[in-house]
Amino acid sequence: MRLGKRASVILTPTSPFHFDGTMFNPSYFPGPGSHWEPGSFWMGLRWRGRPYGVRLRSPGAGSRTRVTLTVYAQRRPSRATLASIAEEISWRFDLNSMGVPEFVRRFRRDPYVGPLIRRRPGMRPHADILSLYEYLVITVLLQNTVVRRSVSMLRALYERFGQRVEFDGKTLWTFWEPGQVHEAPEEELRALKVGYRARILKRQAAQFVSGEVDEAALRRVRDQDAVAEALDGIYGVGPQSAGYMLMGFFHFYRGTEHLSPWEAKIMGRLLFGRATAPDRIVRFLARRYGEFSGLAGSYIFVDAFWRHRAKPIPWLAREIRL
DNA sequence: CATCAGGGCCCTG
DNA sequence: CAGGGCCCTGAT
Repeated sequence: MRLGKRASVILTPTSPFHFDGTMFNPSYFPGPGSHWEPGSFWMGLRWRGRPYGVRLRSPGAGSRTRVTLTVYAQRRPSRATLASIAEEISWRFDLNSMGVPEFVRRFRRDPYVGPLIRRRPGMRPHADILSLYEYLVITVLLQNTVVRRSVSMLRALYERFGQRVEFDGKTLWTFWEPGQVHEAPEEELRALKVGYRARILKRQAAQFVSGEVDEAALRRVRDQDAVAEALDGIYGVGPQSAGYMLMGFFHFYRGTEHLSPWEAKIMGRLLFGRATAPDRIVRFLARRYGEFSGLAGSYIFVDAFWRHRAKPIPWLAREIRL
């Protein structure tokens, strides 16, 4: 589908805001849903049942707290549509965050995260600009497999259920609605080589279709424990996936008690120079950063991947299994 | 060729 | 609360 018409609006994130640090997370696997280049970001967006193309741009040095949002569609987006997408993008990228600026102020001189904050002041961790349902699908595809296979499962699902959009010289995919997966027979999902996850995807889709999981309602709950409990009620969601969603989608900065072994290995090495038990790292972060422990962990983790991207870190490369 | 573990979670005992 | 099982893939 070709999306040739467009409309733009300026977004104003809370300051400080780091464009590239927010638009691109080098610790995530690259998907065909979005594309980043320094200063620019493109993504396919399924919004209120329709496919759109979205481009975000940093106006350049000197105006780091402003972002130009351009929405592409088949017909020129109305003012109301543009406004609703602008609001949605602001949520998903956490542009209106008050916590991140406070974290930056409080820990700019911290020996551990201070240098990372100064490298990317105002970076927002987030769920790669997906809706709750979409991010949930990603977490399922991550479970109990290697990255390469997660990527191929996602691609297969896009091609079966998603929508390909062309805009601004890019070709990207948008997700599908939970209803589409809900209606598809499980065998059809299995044919896409998602394995036992077919059952999980089906049951989750049903929970969204029935309204048992209500994204809008959950967003209004600004209590981390309450949201965590609700997420735990989604079939196929355990502490790991819930942790990702609490931080990346709901923007709770406190972090959870759960840290997976592979992440702990990396964090331990970064913090203490050697692999360390998950609970020790969790305690360390909690004591030092309190309500911002999750945010601190995210800065530490992502910064290492940025450095790795610039100049490969051999021990880190070994931990990233493709 | 066979075996195994992988960026979890559910279910059972 | 511990541990087996799960789809499939590529590494050994």
